[in-house]
Amino acid sequence: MDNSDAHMAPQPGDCISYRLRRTARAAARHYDKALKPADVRNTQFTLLSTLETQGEVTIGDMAKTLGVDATTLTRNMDVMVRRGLIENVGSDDARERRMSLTAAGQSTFAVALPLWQAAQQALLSSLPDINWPETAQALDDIEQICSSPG
Amino acid sequence: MDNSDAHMAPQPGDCISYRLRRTARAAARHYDKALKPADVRNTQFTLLSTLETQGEVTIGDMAKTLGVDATTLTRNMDVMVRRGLIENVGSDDARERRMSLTAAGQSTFAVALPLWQAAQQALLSSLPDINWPETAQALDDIEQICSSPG
DNA sequence: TTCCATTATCTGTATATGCATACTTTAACT
DNA sequence: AGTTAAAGTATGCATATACAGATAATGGAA
Repeated sequence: MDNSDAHMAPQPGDCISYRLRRTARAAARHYDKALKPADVRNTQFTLLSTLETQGEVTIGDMAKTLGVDATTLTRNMDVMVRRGLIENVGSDDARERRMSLTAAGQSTFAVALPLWQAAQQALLSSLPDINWPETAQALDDIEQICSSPG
Repeated sequence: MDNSDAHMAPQPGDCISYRLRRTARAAARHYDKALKPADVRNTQFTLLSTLETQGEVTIGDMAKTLGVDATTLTRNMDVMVRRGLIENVGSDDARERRMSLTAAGQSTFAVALPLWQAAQQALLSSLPDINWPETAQALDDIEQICSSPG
């Protein structure tokens, strides 16, 4: 009875959460290193690129878009606001914060983009062509299952 | 020119780091919910199961094993020590901390294990058979590339 | 219009993560 | 033995993450 035996009890070392976190950490370190000259982290780059694409977005909508808890995004945004890269542009509805890139945020994104592209390309070119698209699909599947009400 | 075009410039939304972190977060939430009755998180379960398997291990060795920075593990271990689940059993070499499960840690692991198994199985049974082993391999590949000296 | 449920966000608390740097002990070299 | 280099952890600092519960503003019902 070895690992190929489907009846084998799952071993903690095979924990899907552990494997994902571990790989995510390694990838984060990789991108953080690449993005260092722009003085942004991979998480922050995601925020900049989302706003670059979407324009004005509320915290709540953005949280849904990014699959992150709104309370997390609240504080991640605070960091960006403090750094002058993102600002609250106001709204009719006084409850919500409509966020947008500042001029400095746009500049920073412009500096970061090619750095990100290089990091992404370096990774993709080292992976077999077929590998990543299929993996990305599997990740979506996993997220879907994990996030289902059950 | 659509997404199937290999010459298309990479889009930030396809960032490998982002996709991995996002899925890892969802998985972490899934396992944390399942492990709640044992009052441990997925990250902590990993520590318990590692020590259950390995016996006494130093912080440094364990950090290498788990692919995490040693300074991170130092503090994650502090939490477990404070909670009485893991202890420093001492060593000839006064520099190192040899860590081991306490009796309480073993009990907690025993409670957590079936909870984890259920969460793991729930996920695996919803994924196509072929899907996870291939994905796990791809994750290993990605980590390998990200962690290579270049 | 007043009351209430809903929506959007924030705060308190706790953990996880890593880089730069400091500290302590050991080992190695002279 | 004395000096120094290396190894193993720890600390300071900053960010990321989420749950529980609090707050504020909106919209609808009576």
